[in-house]
Amino acid sequence: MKQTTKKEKFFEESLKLIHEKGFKAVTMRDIAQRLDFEPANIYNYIDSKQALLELYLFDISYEFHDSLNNILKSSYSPEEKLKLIISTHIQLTAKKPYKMALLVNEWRNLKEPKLTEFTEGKKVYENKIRDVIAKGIEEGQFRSMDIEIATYSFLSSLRWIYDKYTGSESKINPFELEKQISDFIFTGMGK
Amino acid sequence: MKQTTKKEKFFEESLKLIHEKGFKAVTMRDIAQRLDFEPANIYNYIDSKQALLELYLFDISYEFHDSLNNILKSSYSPEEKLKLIISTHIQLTAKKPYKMALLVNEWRNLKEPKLTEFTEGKKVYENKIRDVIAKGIEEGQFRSMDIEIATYSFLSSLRWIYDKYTGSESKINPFELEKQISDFIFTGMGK
DNA sequence: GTCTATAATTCGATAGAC
DNA sequence: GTCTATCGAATTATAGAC
Repeated sequence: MKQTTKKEKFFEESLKLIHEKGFKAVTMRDIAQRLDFEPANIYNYIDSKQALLELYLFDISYEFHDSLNNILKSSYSPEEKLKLIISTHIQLTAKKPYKMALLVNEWRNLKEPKLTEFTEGKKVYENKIRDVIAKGIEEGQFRSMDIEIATYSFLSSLRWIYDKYTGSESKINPFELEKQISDFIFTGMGK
Repeated sequence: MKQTTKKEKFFEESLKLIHEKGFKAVTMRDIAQRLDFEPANIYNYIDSKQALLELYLFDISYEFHDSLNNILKSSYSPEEKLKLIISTHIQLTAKKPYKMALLVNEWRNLKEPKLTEFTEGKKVYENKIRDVIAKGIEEGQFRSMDIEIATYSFLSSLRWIYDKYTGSESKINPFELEKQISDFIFTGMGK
């Protein structure tokens, strides 16, 4: 059986609280209350509120960059690469939905220099996706379209997915979700 | 010529500031500084910081509901209705990008009872879109697919667009954007 | 309407005993 | 590691003179 230490519980519950109320809205007192101890105890686990946010964001951010880089290093075609990106994105989101939610909604609350570090990484990530799409259009695997808008559309199709794995509702099968999203991105809603 | 009163300037600059830094992060001092007067003066124009957020959100929210309802009352087919929704959504976003950004990112900062009022309206809006999609699948205009995921995908394809009209870059032609987004939603990226 | 001054509260973080 | 107590800073909002 998996042991849940008090420290693990702290990071787990803090993450959920930040997702629920937003980073700025959550107070150290909120966190302490949820864990049923005093605010001062929080500083046994983390140096500051900012450090907590940085920890969550750069952890999940690293995983996304890492998995993207592995896909890009392969010899798959652009279309196959995009499908792999969709697949790993959904798998990762299903595994860590709360961190993914923070990645989407809370990165603005980082402070310099971490904020710049993060946004630079974000740009790099998006440009890599953009390059795959551009290559796919060039090679005739995708239809001709505005590359920038295609990139935004592609990314926005994946960005909301955490919502299916936070809430208390029954979680959708990631493989079924992958099929649905993949079909939407490649063939759209029309017949 | 259009007259810009100090009051108009206040609402305009406050809106941009809230978009840039986030509602919780913006202080009354920030707003006063941007407008080059003292924090106390803000209360000549608005009762509280919360009231400011409510004003922006319910203003743009009403416009979206109103235009959606007009489209739904028409005798157009589901596919034509979705195209009109895309069209009016982009037009409205191009006209009021900063309020649209708040609609997407800041509604969580509403307090009860306004928060519930807002989220109920959001649900109603999304369910109406969902019904159009369901009808379109039923009538065979759209391919068979998971209705809930289709609805999320459709909405997420429109949600990021404010980003093209805030920033300082050259604004994209709304009609061109409409064509690109519409093609993505109905035919996807594939050939 | 604009200012100075400040009330009232809240928050992140620390000190220090046990 | 957990507590009590509290500091120091920041914030919304108000009072009241001009």
